[in-house]
Amino acid sequence: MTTEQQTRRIPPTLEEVAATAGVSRSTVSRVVNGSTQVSPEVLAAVTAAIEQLNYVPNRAARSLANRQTMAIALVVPEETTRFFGDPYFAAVVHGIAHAIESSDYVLNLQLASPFAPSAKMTKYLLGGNVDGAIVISHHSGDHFLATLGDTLPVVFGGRPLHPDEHNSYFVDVDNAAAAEMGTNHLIELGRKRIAIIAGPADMPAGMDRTDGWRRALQSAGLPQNLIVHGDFSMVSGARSMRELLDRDPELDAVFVASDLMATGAVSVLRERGRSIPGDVAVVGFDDSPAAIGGDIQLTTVHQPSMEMGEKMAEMLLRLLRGEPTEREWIMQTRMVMRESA
Amino acid sequence: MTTEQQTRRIPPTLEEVAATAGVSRSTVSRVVNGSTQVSPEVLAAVTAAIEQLNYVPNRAARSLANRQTMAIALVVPEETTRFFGDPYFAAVVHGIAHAIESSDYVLNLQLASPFAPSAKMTKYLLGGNVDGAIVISHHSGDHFLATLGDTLPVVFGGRPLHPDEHNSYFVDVDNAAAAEMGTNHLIELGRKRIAIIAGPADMPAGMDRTDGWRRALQSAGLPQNLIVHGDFSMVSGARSMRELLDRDPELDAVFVASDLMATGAVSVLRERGRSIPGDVAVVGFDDSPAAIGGDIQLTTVHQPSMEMGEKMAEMLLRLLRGEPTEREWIMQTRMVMRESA
DNA sequence: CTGAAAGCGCTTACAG
DNA sequence: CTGAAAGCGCTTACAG
Repeated sequence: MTTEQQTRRIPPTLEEVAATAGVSRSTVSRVVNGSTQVSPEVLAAVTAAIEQLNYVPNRAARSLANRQTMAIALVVPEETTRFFGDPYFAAVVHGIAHAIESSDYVLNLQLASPFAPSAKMTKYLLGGNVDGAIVISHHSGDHFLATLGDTLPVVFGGRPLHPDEHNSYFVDVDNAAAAEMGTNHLIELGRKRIAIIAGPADMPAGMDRTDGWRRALQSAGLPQNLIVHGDFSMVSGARSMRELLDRDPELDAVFVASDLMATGAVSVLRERGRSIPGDVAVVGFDDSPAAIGGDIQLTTVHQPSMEMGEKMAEMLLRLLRGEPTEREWIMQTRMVMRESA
Repeated sequence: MTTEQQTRRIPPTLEEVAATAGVSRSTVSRVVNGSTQVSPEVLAAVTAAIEQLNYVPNRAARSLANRQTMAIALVVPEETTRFFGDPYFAAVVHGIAHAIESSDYVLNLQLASPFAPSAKMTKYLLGGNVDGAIVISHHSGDHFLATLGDTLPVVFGGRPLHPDEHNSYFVDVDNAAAAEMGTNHLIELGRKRIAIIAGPADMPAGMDRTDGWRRALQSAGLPQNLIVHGDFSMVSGARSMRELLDRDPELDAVFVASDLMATGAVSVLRERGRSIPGDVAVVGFDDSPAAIGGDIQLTTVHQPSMEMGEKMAEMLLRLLRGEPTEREWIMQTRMVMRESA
């Protein structure tokens, strides 16, 4: 019989490092934690010992002693398919992961349903298992997440639904202004029947973009009746476009609250024989890979998704270090002109 | 000045539970860990105390004492955009998260580049920070991940590239047989010029599906010259389709190694005026949401992605518990007939 | 079935 | 600048 034993060598401890460096454990601890209160010679000796033994501090022991877990929860209150299906999230998570990468923290993935926080997650988040949390998108109705910030350092992606309800930290763009800009572009093109495929009505980003669209049309004295809500997915974009076309076959433009939905909308427009932007001009939102993945390159409102993720992580890191941090951080958007409008 | 102090109440300890229940710490520990060696009365008393104090065991202390981290690394050796862009991964991660959810483990997300393991990740994985790892997809060239299983319990999504190199645990489908089945469907349709948009040549799944396509054509005495490699992304599917069409404008079928690539291929086929499946029949692979998201519903080879994720997690959980586990687990595939072939 | 005691590997005042 | 000592909150043989 072959030896199935995994010879998992037991890792060296602080104690051993101290012994081989000929100093006390306190001193090793100091150099490991970058204290300046160490003489150059000792520093060198300890560093050498660490190197030699290939020492890595034990996370659990450290956490127990200093009451920090060095873990951050990445809470995703979205359906898995939506989370993974939207390039917007990819960019945000990329930014978060990138910013965390250069810290000592690790990211604990917490997939959650949009509304019901599981008992396990509640316990986990409140049970001292993480030092902080990043909540990647906002829905109303999730009171637990909304008030999580009272108990734990939390930064949100997107503004809270009720600004007065709690003092959240968050990063966002001015969704209303951005949507107004996108809609104005359509207006400047001379379009008169400008529809919107809006986001979910229970999400601030969804509501605000709708407001921006409305504002632009109002200023221009154009009708604001052509509105259908999607859920940010491609299929909902297609479904919404069909409904819009059925309601007004003569519409000549559509502002879509996400590029992914715009992709779905575009395929329906072509299916129905509309030329883009000739018959119908379309402006998307996000400037995600979805905007350039299809047959027709989308004109869209760019938001710096990856940078937003980075900023979210940076804010949380500052909070965790006790450094002063702005409560909200609003990033710039801009029009990106391509083929569809 | 308002009190900005976060009154973060300090959580109750085992000690306190013991005190209020009137027993020793050992006993509380036993009931917390589900030992049967406890009298009913004591069990009731302790349970009540836990309930009353809202006690949650301290993870760090526990880890330190029993040398388990209760954490599992979810290693994703893919570009972020690809990882998030492919519904296949969404399903796998969903399955993993679901299986882990009912355990006491948490999932540490480790986004990695396909080839270069970062120093931080290496340290993390090897530094005793996790009890095990799930590596979600396989590339050749990544020697570090390939041999990670020698040091840590690891289960892979997809077979290892060099079966002899190490005794990995993995779950997979028979990609070659599955691709052969898909290609045979095209052959039975009477198609004669059957191309393939293959996966990356450095991934077992890519290679095996190509082999299956080849095998089917060989058996049928059909030419195997129409092959182009994509990278499983939609845009690569589109690009590959263009190249294929340029090489043989008369091709009448294409087997595509993933639904996402098939989506890209379909849009190019329509762009070039080909009817589907009239002029060109297409068969995809995965049966992911991508297969039914587009204008034309894809006929495809179904693989049980979510179940594969669940199985991966279950295998790792068994390994961690020291329970006997099969080294490999091959799941069933099947044809799903829809519009495209 | 239950408890006293040692130990897990760190950090952190406190002296010096 | 450095060390001895206590303590973080658990688990786990070992007795009884």
